[in-house]
Amino acid sequence: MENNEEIKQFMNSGHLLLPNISIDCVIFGFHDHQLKVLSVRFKKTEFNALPGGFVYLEEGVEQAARRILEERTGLKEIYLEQFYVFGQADRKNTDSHRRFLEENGIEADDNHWLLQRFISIGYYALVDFSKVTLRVDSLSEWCQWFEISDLPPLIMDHAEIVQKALKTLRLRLDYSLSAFTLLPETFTMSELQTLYETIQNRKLLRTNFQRKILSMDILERIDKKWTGGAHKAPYLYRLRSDV
Amino acid sequence: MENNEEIKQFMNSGHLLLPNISIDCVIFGFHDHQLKVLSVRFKKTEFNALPGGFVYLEEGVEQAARRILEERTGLKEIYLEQFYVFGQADRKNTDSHRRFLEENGIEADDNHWLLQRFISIGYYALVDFSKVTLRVDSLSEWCQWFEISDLPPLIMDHAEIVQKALKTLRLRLDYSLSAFTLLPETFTMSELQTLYETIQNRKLLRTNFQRKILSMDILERIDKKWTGGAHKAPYLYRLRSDV
DNA sequence: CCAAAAGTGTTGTGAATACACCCATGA
DNA sequence: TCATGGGTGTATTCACAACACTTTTGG
Repeated sequence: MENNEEIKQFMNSGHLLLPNISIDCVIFGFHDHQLKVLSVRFKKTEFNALPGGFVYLEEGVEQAARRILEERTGLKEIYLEQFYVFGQADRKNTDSHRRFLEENGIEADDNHWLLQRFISIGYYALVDFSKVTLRVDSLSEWCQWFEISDLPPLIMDHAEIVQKALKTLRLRLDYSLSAFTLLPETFTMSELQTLYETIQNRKLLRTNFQRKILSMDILERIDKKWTGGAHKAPYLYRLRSDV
Repeated sequence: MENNEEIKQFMNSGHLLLPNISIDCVIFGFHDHQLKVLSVRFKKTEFNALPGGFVYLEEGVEQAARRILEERTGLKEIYLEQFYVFGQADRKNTDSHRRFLEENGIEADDNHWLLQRFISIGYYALVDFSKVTLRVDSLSEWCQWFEISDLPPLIMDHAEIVQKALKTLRLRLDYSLSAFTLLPETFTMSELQTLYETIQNRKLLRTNFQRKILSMDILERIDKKWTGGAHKAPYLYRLRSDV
C-alpha cells in the first residue's frame, strides 16, 4: 500500500502535462530466434498495455518518448521511429483506467485528466535485448517481453498499434540498416539471417544472404566464439563503426 | 471590419477544441505540368502558412483533417495520408499569431489558447486541381496555389513540413496508385507520364512508361479529344472503376 | 503527306533466386 | 573424419533501361 502515494502523486500531475496527448511505444527486441514486444500490466488489475506515457509541458514529443523508453528499459540511446497517430473521437481509457483507480483505492471523477480522450502518438523502438534491464514503475504490476504472435490481450487499440508498428517496420526495413540495432554489438551471420527472416517472415537462402550482406561492405569480422558448441565455431561480426 | 466578429468568435472557441493540438495539411495539386501546394495568408499580415486547423472535442483527427480540407477546397472525398507529427517543445506561433491578432484589433493575453505550444499532425492530400474551388475563410487574406519549388516564406516549420510531405509522397508513390487522384477523371497518357516525372523529378522513356502502365491493366481507354490541336489526337484514359 | 500519338521488338544490364560445389576447422 | 560454418560459381528469371522501328490518324 505504500505505493499508493506514488500513484496518487501521478494522478495529480495532470497540470504538468499536455492534455489529451499520450505516447505509446512498441518496443521490439530479438531473442531466442523470435521477435518480442514489451508489455506492461496495470497494478492490481488484469489489464495489459503497451509502455506509454504523457508529454510534459516543456518537453518535445520525441524527448518524451525517449524518457518513457529509458524508464522501462534503462537504455539512453535508442533507435526510435514515429509511425502513426491514433486519434479516433472515442479513444478513451474508460474501462481499464477506471478499474485501475478503483482497485488501487483512488477516487477520481469523470472529469479527471486520465479519463479523458487521448490522441496517441505511436513510436516503435528497436533495442538490443541483452542490454535491456526491465524496470517496473509504481503504476504497473510487471513489465515483460512477449513473442509477437503470442501477445496477451491488450487494452483499447493497443493490439492494432502493434500491428501497425510491425507493418511499418517491415516496410522500412529494406531501406535501412535499422535491423542491426536489434542485435548485440557482435553477432554471427546466422543470427543476422534469422533476424531478417523473422522480421520479414520468410526463409532466405544462406548463400545469397551472405553474399548480399557482405557485398554491402558494412560488416567487419572479428575472431571466433562458441567454444561451447561442437564442430567449427562461427565467426563474429560487428557493424562497421563508420556506418 | 465586419469580419472582426467572426475572428473574435473563433478566438473564443478554445473550449470546444482539443488544446495544444493542431493539424497542418499539405494539399498537392497538379496543373500546367507542375506540382502545386496550397498556402493561405493570415488576414492583414504578410504571414503565409499551410492550411490548417484544430480538432473539436468530439471529432476524430482524420475527420478534422477532412473538415479542414473541405473548408479550403470544397471537396468532400479526398485522398488523405497522415505522414508525421511535429512536436518540438518550442513549437509556438508567437510572432505570426500575435501579429495577426494585433493587426485585426483583437487583444489576447499570453495565456490565450492560440498562443500556446502546438503539436501538429501533418497530413498530405492529393486533389484533382480542376475540381478545387478555393475558399477563403474569415481569418485569411487569400488561399492560393504555389509551384512547389517556388513557395513563399512560410511561418514556423511549415516549409519543413512541406518537404517532409513531399519526401513521404515520393517514397509511397511506387507502392500505390495514389498519383491518379491528382488527375482529372480522364487524362492522356502523356499527362500521366508528366505527373510521374514531376513527382519523381526525373525523365522517363515514353515507350517503357506506356508499356509498364498498360501492363498493369488498370486503365480503360475512351474516345479521343484535342479536336483543337493539329495532327493526331491522343487517346483519353480513365482509371478502371474496380481498382 | 506530314507530324504527332501509340505501340512493338529487341538487346543489354543488374538484381534476385536457386542450387551445386568447395574450403576451413574444432572436437 | 565429419558435421557444421563459411564461401564461390553459375544458370535462370525478371524487371527495367535504351533505342530502333512500325502503325495510326487528324488536318
